[in-house]
Amino acid sequence: MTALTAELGAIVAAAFEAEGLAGTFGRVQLSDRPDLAQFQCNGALAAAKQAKTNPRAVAEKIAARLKTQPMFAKVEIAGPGFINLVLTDAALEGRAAKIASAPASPNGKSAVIDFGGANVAKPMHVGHLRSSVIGDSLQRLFRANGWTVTSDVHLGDWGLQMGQLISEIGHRGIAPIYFDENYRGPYPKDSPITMEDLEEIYPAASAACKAEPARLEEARRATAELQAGRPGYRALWEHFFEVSKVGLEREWGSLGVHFDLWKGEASVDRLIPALIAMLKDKHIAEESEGALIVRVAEPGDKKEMPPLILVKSDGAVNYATTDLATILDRVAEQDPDLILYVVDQRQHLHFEQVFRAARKAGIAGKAMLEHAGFGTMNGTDGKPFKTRAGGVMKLYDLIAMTTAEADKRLHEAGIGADYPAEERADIARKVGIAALKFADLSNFRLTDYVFDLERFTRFEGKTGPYLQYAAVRIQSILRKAGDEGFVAADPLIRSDEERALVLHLLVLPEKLAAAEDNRAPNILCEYAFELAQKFSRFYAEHHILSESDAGVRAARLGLCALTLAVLIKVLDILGIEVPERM
RNA sequence: GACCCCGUAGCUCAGCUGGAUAGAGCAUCGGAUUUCUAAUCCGGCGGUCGCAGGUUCGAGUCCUGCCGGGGUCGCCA
Repeated sequence: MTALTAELGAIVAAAFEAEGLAGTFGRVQLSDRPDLAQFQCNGALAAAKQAKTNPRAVAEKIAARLKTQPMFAKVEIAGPGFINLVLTDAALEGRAAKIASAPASPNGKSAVIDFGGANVAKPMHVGHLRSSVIGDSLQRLFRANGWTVTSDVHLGDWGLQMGQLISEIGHRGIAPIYFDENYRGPYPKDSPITMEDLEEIYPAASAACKAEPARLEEARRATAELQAGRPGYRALWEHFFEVSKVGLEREWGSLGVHFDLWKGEASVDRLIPALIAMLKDKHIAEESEGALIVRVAEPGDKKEMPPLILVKSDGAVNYATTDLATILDRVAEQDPDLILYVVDQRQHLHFEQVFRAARKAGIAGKAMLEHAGFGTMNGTDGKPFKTRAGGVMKLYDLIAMTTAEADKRLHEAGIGADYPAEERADIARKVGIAALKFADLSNFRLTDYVFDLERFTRFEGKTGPYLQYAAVRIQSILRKAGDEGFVAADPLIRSDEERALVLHLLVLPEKLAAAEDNRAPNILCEYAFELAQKFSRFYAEHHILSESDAGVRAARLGLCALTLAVLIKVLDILGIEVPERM
């Protein structure tokens, strides 16, 4: 489905060219003044500026040519030289029917999207919510727009926290066999520690390292030994990974987030020696203060650019190194056009360093490297979201809390009182997740936002539940229409409400493109909300099932079906499910 | 100290590569219902776009400086 503005833009561009002006002036956009027009072209102003003539005169010439096109109901010049365009209802109707049925045709481009970023052995917390929700939405969006996407969870499983865990377990004497240097294996198949153990051990280990420098030193040594391949530590690490994965899959599963690859820092470990050798050979890497570094500062830099630390003075690598190796891995495996990192904005400098090093080393292939950062989720006090006790809230608890709130709302509204308990629970879950995701996605990525459960779960206003409700109502109408044996036909425009709704439906491709260009799902949130509003307006003004004229009824049913299809498509890109009924 | 992000209505936030009268939700005030799910719809109220300069025919948007909030700055991720 080509965007309508692109179709119009081509026509207007031809008009400019016919006047001996550059076609690029013909760009058409949605009107800023919906009361005056549907679309507009501002090119006459720019063209006149360049040609040093009167913008209105240029606009007049273009408009005269456009008026010969039968698709325009109105071509007007306004203000200093805006060309306002209104399409005929027939032109709108003719394009409407096709909008939802258009499948994504492959665009020949591929992307690796790196998000999730949970750590092995640490429970997911609210900080992982944004990466998961935004990243998942972007992978759905890119796929919907024809990209070949490979999503990778990129687990944090190779850094200091692994050494901290190992040394803590060593201290506790839980599994001595893994620490026996004379033991030659094999190691037990079953993990000596459970997920619950890990949730307790990691904070303890982390605290110990903070309190005692000697413990930190020990953890560093264990990290370096793990990375050097000490068998007992590797075996222990395998257990950490497997045990953690079960828990992480469960949590992402409840959010409806899936990854194509469950790789992590450790999975590129094998590539690191060659990477380092290559960087040394090319004299990109150099020794400094006992560490091996890559200088990434460039002459024009406005800010200080610290070097990237490839190998720490204790011999261990850190995540800059694994990130570089991961680029190598992705180029070898997927050779993508784009690698997109959906990671907290606070890591922006890190990515800049990695990207520069990758460019210097020439390892990124044809891939554009891009960091799509995001801001933090704050509490109502404006500070990073915490539990009442002041601790970090686990994602699991956050989801449980949201689901419970959704359930409460449903109960208060008397919804589903007569539904089976199982269905009610399913609705509460979907509504809770929708509330959470929509709230997160409807803010622009980079801005921080305030978590307000009460507000997010409301059915009124710009919320996930409102959108679900709108979709459910349409489903209800279509179900009843089916019961009555009514059939749908292509939509017709017979009123302002219908015209506004059809026009909005037609604008979907523009919004999908804009959301992709800006890596900004909030554009789709806005679109979906406006769609639901425009539908509600239409719905309030027109009867559908009780309409006696079968033709009108069929056209309105068609408009309902089309709206539903688009709404569901957009909600799906946002990762929001619509219940059958609610 | 340097750099990055943010500062728009009472509150929470949009505003795409500068364009016509700065938008939405909530709150508030008023109206619509023998509902195809009113969990809805319609209307009113509400803003010196942090401040001061600059570029431009035109600036919330671009540039400079300042103020305020958050963040980052060589061996954590």
